[in-house]
Amino acid sequence: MTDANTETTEIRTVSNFLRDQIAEDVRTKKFGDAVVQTRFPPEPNGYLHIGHAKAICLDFGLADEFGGKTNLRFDDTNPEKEEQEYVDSIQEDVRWLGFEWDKVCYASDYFDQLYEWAIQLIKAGKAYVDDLSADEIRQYRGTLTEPGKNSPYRDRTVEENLDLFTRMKDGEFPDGSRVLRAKIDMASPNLNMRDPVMYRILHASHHRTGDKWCIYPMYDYAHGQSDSIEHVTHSMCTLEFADHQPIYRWYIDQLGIFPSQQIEFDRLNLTYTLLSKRRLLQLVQEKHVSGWDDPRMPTLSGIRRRGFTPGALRALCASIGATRTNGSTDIEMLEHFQRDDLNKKARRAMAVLRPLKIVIDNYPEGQVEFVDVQNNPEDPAAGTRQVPFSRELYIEQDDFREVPPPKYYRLSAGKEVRLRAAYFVTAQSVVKDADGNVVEVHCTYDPASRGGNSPDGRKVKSTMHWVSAQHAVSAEVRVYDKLFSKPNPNDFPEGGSFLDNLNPNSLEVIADAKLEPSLAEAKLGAPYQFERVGYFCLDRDTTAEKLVFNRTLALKDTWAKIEKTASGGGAAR
RNA sequence: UGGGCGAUCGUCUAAUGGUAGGACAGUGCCCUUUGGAGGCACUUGUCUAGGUUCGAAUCCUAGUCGCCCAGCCA
Repeated sequence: MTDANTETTEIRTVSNFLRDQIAEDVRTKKFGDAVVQTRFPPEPNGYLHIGHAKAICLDFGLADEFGGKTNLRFDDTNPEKEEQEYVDSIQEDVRWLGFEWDKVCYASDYFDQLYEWAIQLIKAGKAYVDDLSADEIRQYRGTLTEPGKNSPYRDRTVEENLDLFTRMKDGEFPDGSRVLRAKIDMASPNLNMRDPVMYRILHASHHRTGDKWCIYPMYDYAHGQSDSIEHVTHSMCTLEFADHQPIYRWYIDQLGIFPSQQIEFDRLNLTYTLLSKRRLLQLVQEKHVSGWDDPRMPTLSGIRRRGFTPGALRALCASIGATRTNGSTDIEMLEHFQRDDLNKKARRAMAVLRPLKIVIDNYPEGQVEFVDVQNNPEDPAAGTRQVPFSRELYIEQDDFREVPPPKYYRLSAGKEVRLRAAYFVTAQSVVKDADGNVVEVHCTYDPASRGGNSPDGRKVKSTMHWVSAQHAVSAEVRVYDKLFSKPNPNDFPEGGSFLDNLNPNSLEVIADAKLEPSLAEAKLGAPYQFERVGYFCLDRDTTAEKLVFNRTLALKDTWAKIEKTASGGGAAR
């Protein structure tokens, strides 16, 4: 873990079967004196998302626990989909999460070795060149319930296979005309063992090897051997690869190379969240979001821009652990760890999203005083700041009701409340517009209550945030909600699409929020808590003329819950 | 209907033959210069049916339900 990303958040780690397995292997010296070696093997064909964060935490975290090492390996065996842009973003994301790899590796680093091993397998009579078309191969493969049948080219001589494979490599044949296959068992109940394709012809330029190759190894032929070359002891991957373990082992056994061990765990699923590269890509391409780093996206770049933190992600991953059961983690769990992390670190500030002007009639016109406010009550070391107070202020529209509903503690006609760190004020009268909306509230203040306490000891039910009107800085604030309105975005009726589950209110732009002056100095990447409102961060769209903030997460809102229950909306979920 | 994997509070997850525990969510109370944070309490669970055992979430048998696999993708 890098020092720069060391978090204060205490991470509670749950025991899991992967950790147990590694501990057992270390104890029994399954790999001799070799150190625990893992790898995180993304294909550089897209952006990393929260699901990858789990794999990263497991791959790097577990190796770290056992004093081992982790390689970042790009599984770049399909030149048609892969790009340098993605390898760059993946490295940035892994580092952001707080991990540092031992080595950066590429499956393409091993293309020569893989080729030699293919020759070796051909010579051993374990691989052959097949002239069947893709369609024919599919037909010969059989089905889930019926065995496949042998290709007519299966029994070519070693010499012929060697000749053909060499010429495949030399570019003599067009794409799709031939493949190299492992000779295993066309009747195997495991489809992956029915003579899997090892190499296909692809006259495509590779982002690293350029035009050196026109044949490329398949995942199954490359992955285990890449692990083996790197002496990976524990190769952790998701459950859908369990059926590939026999082929993973077969190549290693036939080649007699370092016996890396594959172990599968469950993929992360989150409610209200889609973690499928294909669909995420569709959201970007069809412009349902602004891009891969749209703050509503579950990509690491998206949630980073949104203001989520590595500490929260790591705490979540530690808490959910790893099992072999497939379920769906409640998004509330992520939000909990996120609030927990931010609560300890975020500097507080006062900001009014939907301003309502209040005028303190008995406060001297033109007077300005500065009140001392704590920067973070959770962390006294964060110190205090001076916030200007004056006769005209903004408060949140939600914080005033002419006629208060039951249990409403905030400002209402005749009611006294505290303005945070400033004074007690009492609402006296309202000014309304032609439509009858309250546009201004006139109050009186108690000059003896400076700092927020009355010498006579009287209490108020509510403390509210505020911003001095003449000192306020304006900002655009982007308020995000869930991208999807269903717990399972893939739950849609026939004929429908996951797009039908898009939440139409996932983004609300507040054009002119009023912030306390100190926020003009907000820094990119720093978390802020707008008191009583939520956690926010500066967005990179900010310019010299305009501040733009993203709402990372709202604060828990007990009043909203009370109100919802009272309005007959029932309990909040 | 072939093969593989799995099933514990609403959700996630511990318990490795010996008191079913934690976290999230929910509810109530306390506290609070954020209706935030914090504290306390409460509620809810071993898929089913048999069996082994002094004792079973754990082992055995049979069922049920769920997920994955028929790319020259990874």
